[in-house]
Amino acid sequence: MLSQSVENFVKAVYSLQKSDEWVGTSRLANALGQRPASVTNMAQKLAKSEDGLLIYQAYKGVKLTETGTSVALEVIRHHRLIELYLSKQLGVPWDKVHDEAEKLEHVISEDLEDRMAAALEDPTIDPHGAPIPTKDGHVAPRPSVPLASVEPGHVVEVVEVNDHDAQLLRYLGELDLYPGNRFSVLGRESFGQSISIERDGKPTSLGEEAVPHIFVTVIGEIEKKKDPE
Amino acid sequence: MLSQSVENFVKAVYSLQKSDEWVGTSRLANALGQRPASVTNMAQKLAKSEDGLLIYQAYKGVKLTETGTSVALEVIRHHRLIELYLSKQLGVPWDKVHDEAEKLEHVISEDLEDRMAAALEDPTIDPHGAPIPTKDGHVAPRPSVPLASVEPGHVVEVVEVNDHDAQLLRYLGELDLYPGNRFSVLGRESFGQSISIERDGKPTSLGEEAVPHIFVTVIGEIEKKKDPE
DNA sequence: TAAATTGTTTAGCCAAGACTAAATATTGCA
DNA sequence: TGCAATATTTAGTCTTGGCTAAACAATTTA
Repeated sequence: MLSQSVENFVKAVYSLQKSDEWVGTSRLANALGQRPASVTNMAQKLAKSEDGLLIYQAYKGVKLTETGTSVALEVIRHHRLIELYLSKQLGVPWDKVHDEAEKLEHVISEDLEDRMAAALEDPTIDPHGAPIPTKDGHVAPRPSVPLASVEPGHVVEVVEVNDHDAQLLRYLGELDLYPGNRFSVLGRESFGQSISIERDGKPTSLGEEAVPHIFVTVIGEIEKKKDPE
Repeated sequence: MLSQSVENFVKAVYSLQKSDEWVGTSRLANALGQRPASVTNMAQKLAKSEDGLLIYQAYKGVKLTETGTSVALEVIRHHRLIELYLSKQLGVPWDKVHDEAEKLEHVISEDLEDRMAAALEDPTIDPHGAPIPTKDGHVAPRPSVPLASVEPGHVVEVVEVNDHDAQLLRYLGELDLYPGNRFSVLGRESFGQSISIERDGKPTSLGEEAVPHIFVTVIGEIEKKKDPE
């Protein structure tokens, strides 16, 4: 049985390891809220273990093996299923589900996982728009681009938002910017990353704190319907 | 934040502490699946701590304070709510809910507890017939007697069964001996604690493993309905 | 290309929570 | 009442998983 620390470690490696680069100890330490020395320790321990979850090279960092990857995906599946279950079946607000899932993901049985998935009819995305890995470790890729990269004048649909920051989620919730919803990108503010948008007829300025955590697909150009002056 | 070890410790003390006697380290060790020395350690640590969960006297044992009692009741409320939730909302069989709840009870938030309770419409007993403590720490007493103490010739109703032994629960499930169900006590077997019973017209011998874990109320005398020979 | 900066590892420490073995207290019984 | 049996505590050890401070490697920059 893997400890919660190990599960969290592997999960962190997975989510930092875009492509198949090495993941450095500092980035991991940052993601885990720990000190780099602690990460080095754990990395060395896991690399030496028979579990074969990852490989470690001094001063390079860490890379998941096949085994490690599927462990990570299992934990992430737990996490996202739990988030969705809490949200849909128990009405937990979307800014709270992450923290709750963070604890529950390590203690539910496979059987319980299956039952939750069945109750939700084998869902594929979680409340923040992130894909739920399948039991056999497949992740459906969801095309999206950072909101910051969208040129003004386009209508976009929210694909996914970062689930880590509860305050951000409450803010987005107030603006009704849930995955699946659409809004128009009107323009960039003069300074910083802020963007002015229009959702449901209401124009707003989207704070620069929020922009980097929103991923969208471009639906099309803005159409000027009425007000043809 | 109390650790899981501490929560389990306090819970164990609570459930062994009928009346207000001291609870000895051996009994605790036995209940916790640990060695007596480990229990002494923990008892001394907790007694010295500022949390004030319990008092400890060398060679006597341990006794919960008010605070300790309400912590225990909180954990037990979690446990039993979770058991019932899993059973009713997710169809987890009653011999599995205990182990699952044992892990979940330490990680759910108060908010989640409230939501589960609401979804179940503020239930008062769990799948094994045990009372669910209220949020303010009240336990509705449920009058019952050990099945072993019932004289043959009576109809009884199952009030509560011990939830610790999954095998026992499967056995009782096969016999349909769920809390709320009734059966007749026909007689005692010549040796051991076995009892012959009749449930739903079907006579059975109830193994001596099972008898001490069943608690009932006496409903009345057996009436010979048909077969008046 | 050498020095300064930055990032990583090593070494040693700590707390929690379990264990065993040995010492000590309590209890039960002759 | 005193000794044997039983229960409890003490003392010391181990593992896990974190930390800090100091040493060391790699990278950046003058």
